[in-house]
Amino acid sequence: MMLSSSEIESLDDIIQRNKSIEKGDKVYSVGEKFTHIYAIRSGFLKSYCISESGEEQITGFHLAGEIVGLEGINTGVYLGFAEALETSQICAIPYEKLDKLNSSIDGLRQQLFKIMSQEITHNHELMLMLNQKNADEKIATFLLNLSAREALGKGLNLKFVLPMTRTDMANYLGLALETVSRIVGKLVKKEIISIDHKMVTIKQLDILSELAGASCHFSHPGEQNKLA
Amino acid sequence: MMLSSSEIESLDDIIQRNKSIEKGDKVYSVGEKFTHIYAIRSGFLKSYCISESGEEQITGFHLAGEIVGLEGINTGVYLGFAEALETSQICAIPYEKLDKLNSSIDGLRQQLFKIMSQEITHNHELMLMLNQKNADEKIATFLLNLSAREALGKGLNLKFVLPMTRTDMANYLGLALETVSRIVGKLVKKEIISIDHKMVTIKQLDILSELAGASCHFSHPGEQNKLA
DNA sequence: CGGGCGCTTGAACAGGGTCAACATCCGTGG
DNA sequence: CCACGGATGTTGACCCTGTTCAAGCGCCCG
Repeated sequence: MMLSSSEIESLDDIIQRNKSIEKGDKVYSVGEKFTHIYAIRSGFLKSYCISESGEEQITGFHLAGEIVGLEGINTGVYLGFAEALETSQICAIPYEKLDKLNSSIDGLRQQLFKIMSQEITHNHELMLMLNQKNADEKIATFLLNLSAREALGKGLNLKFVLPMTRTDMANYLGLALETVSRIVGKLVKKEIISIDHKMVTIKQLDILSELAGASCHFSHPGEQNKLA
Repeated sequence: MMLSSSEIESLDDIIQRNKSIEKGDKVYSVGEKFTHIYAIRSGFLKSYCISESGEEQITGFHLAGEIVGLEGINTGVYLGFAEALETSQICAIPYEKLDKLNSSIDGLRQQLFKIMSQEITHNHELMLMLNQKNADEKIATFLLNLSAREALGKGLNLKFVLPMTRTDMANYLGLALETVSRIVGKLVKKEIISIDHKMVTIKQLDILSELAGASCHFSHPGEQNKLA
């Protein structure tokens, strides 16, 4: 699923390459006019929204190769925040131009449809996790998922970075932060994983996979949808 | 957000109008080659997937005006099932042709992007609900959401149909079916709603809204995205 | 140095799950 | 027309998982 070189040239004309943002910086905020979608070149972002009662709900963690901002297409307004968890490089892609370009670049449009479809699928897997898994399974699933994504489709990284706080993990997984802390502690104590600062090492993949249990997923690994 | 009449004519050429399906019939099944997306003209569907351990996870309920099957775009294979909860009329739209048509019909393409974006947003709201709401809030939110959707963007229906079983509701909301039954019973006993067979009447909207509590939602009501 | 944030750990509590029994509805066939 | 069986829904009692509350530790950075 590659773009032709002429397609890439057209892309070059419109995207704003490698804008750098620091930890804590926001890519966009809720209520802002929707203008761009953003491809992550390197680093780590979280996206979240704020409920009426002021609580934060993390809707996703995003790393290199992924796209954020798609939820703004519908209303023309960003419906949440995207914020860097560490220094990151992002590409700003003006949706207006992308939309015009779309007609001429079939590959690009198809790619964008695939990315959105992929996000919908991912959300379905998330529902399964939030609804049917207990705390241990959630944590195990989360770690394996992160490991696979940091490996960029090349299987699993047995050693990878956990850039978010326990609070963020808890919020995303629908658990109390104490629960996350306890379970991660338990996994370390059982030597299923080990943690050094933000580095996680999976020491017993089989057991962790066992713990993760059921998943809906049916996606073809290896084939990652990217946009730039 | 209307299509021009020429656009509609082009659509007429490719869609298969008003195919009728009965309760329990499947529109598509997991693993089948992705060929069409489906617009619901009337009736009620549920979509769901099956986890490795064989458990069903309902990923959405869909009624007139909504689209199902989008999650197949990414892999070229349907990743779940869509099944009628009652006799329904659906339009089958061949994605292949729609994709070609896309180039010539800007409005249509934009519409499709909006619909997918809307679905992503909806999933984010769902996460908030599953993660942060307790059982009472989930039920209240679910009822209000259904009421609004059956009213097709014209505010709320105070009287509407609840076509799915308690088991389906429970599965979708991540609760035990006994819990759903208890809470619905409680709402009836407190005369906040009343139920006659499958008909629900909201008798005290203010209290039900209060119960539903926080939501992320930021969507413009009134403006519903449709495709046919 | 000190204060805040992130993280861990313990103890008590409760929301909702599980198990079990029973009621109700409905289609089917005798 | 009624009797049966299966699916659906209700209700009660008990108990477990994960939350809540509370205290304390380590670390970074001003």
